[in-house]
Amino acid sequence: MPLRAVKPQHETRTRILDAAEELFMLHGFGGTSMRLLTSRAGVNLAAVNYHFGSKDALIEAVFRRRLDPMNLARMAALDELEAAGRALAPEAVIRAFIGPSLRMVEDAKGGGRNFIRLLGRTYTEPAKTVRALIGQMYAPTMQRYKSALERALPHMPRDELVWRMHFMFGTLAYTLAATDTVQLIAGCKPEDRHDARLLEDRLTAFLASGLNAPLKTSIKKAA
Amino acid sequence: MPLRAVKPQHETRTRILDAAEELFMLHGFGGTSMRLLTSRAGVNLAAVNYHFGSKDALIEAVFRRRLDPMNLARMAALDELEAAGRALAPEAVIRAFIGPSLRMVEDAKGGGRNFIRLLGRTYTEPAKTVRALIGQMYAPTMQRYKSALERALPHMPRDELVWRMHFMFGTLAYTLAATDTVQLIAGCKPEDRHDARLLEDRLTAFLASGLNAPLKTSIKKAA
DNA sequence: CTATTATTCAAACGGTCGTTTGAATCCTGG
DNA sequence: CCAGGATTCAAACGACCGTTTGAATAATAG
Repeated sequence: MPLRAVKPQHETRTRILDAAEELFMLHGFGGTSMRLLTSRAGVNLAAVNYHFGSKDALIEAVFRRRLDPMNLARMAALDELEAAGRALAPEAVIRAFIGPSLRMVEDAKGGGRNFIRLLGRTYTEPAKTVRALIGQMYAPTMQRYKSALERALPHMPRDELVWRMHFMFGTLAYTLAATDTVQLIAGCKPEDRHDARLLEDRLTAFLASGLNAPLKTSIKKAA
Repeated sequence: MPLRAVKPQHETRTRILDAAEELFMLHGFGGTSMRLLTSRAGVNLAAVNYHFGSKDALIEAVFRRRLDPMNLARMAALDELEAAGRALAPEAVIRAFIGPSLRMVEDAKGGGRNFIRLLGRTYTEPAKTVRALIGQMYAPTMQRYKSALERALPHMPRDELVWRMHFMFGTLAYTLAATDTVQLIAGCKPEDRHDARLLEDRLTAFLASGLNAPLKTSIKKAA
C-alpha cells in the first residue's frame, strides 16, 4: 500500500478545468487568454490544445463536467417526487429544480461555486456557440420540468405558464450570477456567508408565489 | 428654407453609437472589433478614437445615451405615484420601474430594443469596468425604489425585501436579455411580436405576487 | 533493459486586436 | 475668397491572440 495514493489519472486536465472555471467566471471566455489560463493552472501553454483540442472544446468540457451531474440530480429529484404518488405541489417542483444548483454554491472549495456563477452568466452569453451548447444540454430537463409544472398547475393556460417558467429561470440565473449585486440595492455588506438553505427558502417562497399569481383579465383574454 | 433639413450635428457619432448598440448586443463587447463596428457604421476606422477617445469610452457613451433618460423616466413615474398622495401599491411601484424599459423594447426602429437587450446582458457582464459603470448609473434610482417599496410593504423585514428586490431585478434583466430562450422552454416559435403591454401585465402579476409572498417561519426566524 | 507511446516543453506562426499618425479633405467665420 | 480648425482617410504600429511544430522527457509494456 503506497504512502502516496495513485497519481491522479489526468491531473493536468483537472488543473486546466479548475483554472478555466475560475477565470471564465472572472473575465468571461473571450477575456481569458490561453496564456493566462495555462500559467494559472501551472501547465504548459500547449497543454490545452493537446488535451482538449481547442479553446472551444475546453469550454464545452467545463460545462459537461458539472452540468451532466446537475441535470441528473434534477431528474432524480423529480423522479422521487413523482414516485411518491401524491399530487405534485408547485413548491416541491421548484425545490427539486433549484436545489441542485444551490447545493453546488455551497461547494466553495471544490470549485462548484465558481461554476454556478459562471453558469448564471452564460444564460445571457452573446456567443452563439455557447448558448446553443447550454440550450442543448438543458433541453431534456426543461421538457420534464415543463410537463411537471403543467400537472402541478392544471388550471394555468399553457402559454402563460411558459412565460412564468421563463421568469423563474431568470430569477434563478440572475441570483446565481450576480450575488454581489445585492449590496448595490441595499448598500448592505455581504454579511451572511451565503447560507444556501435560507436562500433556497427565500427563492422558493418568491417563485411559488409568482408562479401561482392570479390571472389578470387581460392575460386571460389573450390566452 | 433648404430642401435638405439641417445636417445632423454629429452624424458620425450617432452612426457609431447605433452600430455599437446592435453589435455589442449581438457579439458582446470583446467580440465586437473596431473594424467590424466602423465598417458597419460606414465610417473610418479611426473615427471611434477621434470622437470618443477609446473603445471603453464608446461603451460608456452607449450606456449614457439611453440609461440617463430611462432613469429619469423611472424617477418621474415614481414622482407621479407619490404625488397622488394615496398609499403606495406594490403593483404600481413595479409598473413604474419596469414600464420604461418595456416601452423601450417597443422602439424597434430607433434601436431602443437593441439597447434593452444589451442592457439585460450586461447585468451579468464579467468585465469589472462595465459592471461598475452600470452600478454607479443605477444607484440613485435603486435607492429611491428601495425606499418606495419599503413604504409599500411596511410589514416586510428589510433584509427579506432586499432579496426580493434582487429577485425582481433578475427576472426583469433575464426577460429583457433572453427573449429567445422562451422558445427553448416551450419549443414555441416567437409568434407574438413582443407585445410590450401584455408582457408588462404578465411581469407585473408575477413580480407583485412574488414580492408579496407569505413569510415562511424559517425566514421569519432569520430576519 | 529496450521499444513504444504519452506527455511536456520552448519557440514560432499567421492573424487580429485597439490605437496612433500625418497628410488630405471638408466646413465655416471673417 | 481665403485662412484655420474640424473631420476623414489610408497606412502602419506594437501587442496579444489561439494554434502548431518538432524536439525533449516521462511513463509504460514486452
